[in-house]
Amino acid sequence: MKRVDKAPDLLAGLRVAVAGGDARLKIGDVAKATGRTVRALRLYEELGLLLPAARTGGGFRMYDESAVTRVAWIGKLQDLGFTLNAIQDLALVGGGSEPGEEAMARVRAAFRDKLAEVREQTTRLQALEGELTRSLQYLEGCAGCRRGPVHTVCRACQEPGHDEANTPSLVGGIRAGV
Amino acid sequence: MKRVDKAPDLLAGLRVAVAGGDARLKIGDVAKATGRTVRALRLYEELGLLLPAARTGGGFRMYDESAVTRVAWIGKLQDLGFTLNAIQDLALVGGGSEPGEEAMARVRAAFRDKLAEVREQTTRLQALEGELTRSLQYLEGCAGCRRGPVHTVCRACQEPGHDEANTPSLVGGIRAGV
DNA sequence: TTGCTCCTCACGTCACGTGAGGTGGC
DNA sequence: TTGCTCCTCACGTCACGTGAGGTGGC
Repeated sequence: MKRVDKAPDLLAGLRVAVAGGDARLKIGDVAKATGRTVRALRLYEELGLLLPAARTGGGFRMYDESAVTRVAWIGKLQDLGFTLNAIQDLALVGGGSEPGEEAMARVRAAFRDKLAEVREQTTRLQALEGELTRSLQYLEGCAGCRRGPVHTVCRACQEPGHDEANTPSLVGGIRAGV
Repeated sequence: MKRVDKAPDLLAGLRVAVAGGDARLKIGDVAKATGRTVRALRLYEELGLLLPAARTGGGFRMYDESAVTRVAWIGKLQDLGFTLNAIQDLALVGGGSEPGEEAMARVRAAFRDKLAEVREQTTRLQALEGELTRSLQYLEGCAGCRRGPVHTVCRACQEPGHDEANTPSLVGGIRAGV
């Protein structure tokens, strides 16, 4: 990771960190900038994921702008399905004396596994999206059920095309098992 | 929901429930058939989502096959992002004296909102999938970092194309903030 | 009788949410 | 001084996991 003068916004925090930082953000500022709660940021600190650059005499946490980059990074990994503990492992990659090759191999393995999971999840979500769409279409036809409560009216449903064989499982399941 | 003689496998449990059921599955059988743990099934019962058809004299829960359908339904809704409490609301749709039209309107609204959320989530996941792919490509180029620990070696990275401006944020974030 | 499954508490985990009671900083 | 934000406990929530200690069923 070579140092250069130009860098995209997402990495702006890095140069600040390297340069020492000025630490003028309070925890509420970071919360607002990242969409997290103050509580969440304090949890990240407890887990060693986000350290304030300094504390005031009164104990107030003071952050520099790299904190915003860091939290965004944490958020992306969370969206990918990494737990905070797993993120700890990734964050510690540069810390020890482990050879760079092995450290990077660990990161690669974690990313590769996650990529496969994400692809599976996307496939499953798209299938479920289809089921949702079909269920909504089916439910449009239920508009005539205004004669009484579901448990009597639905059992006597006369709607064309609404026999059990055509009921989407997201709708039909409402009746199964209880 | 008209009753017919032919029905797809997913709805087979419905007919069993309507016919009275024979309740010959123990909780471990249902767990195996659905991929859930016994603990999870007992939790669903506590929440009123999955009631055993009967109990043996010794207190063993006995289920009929509709339980498998029910659990699959719960699972799909969970995959869509519904909480168990939200699923309770959907499951109770047929229970009260609420007019069918209003009950179905509630289900439609819940499904419509969820459909929008699922589409957003798919979009976000696909963007993150792209970032993961780019990060993996970048990390392929780190194979030469075998001379020492990351915190010294990576700072002096000479790999062509590995300046900060080209570092994917999933990789670069490892260094920001701590 | 052995072995496996089941039973009911009940505490642990994960990523926070939500007060309680008090203090810092402009 | 007022009002807002911050501080540290510490318990609550959600969807289970994980024993502890005991019993049912083939």
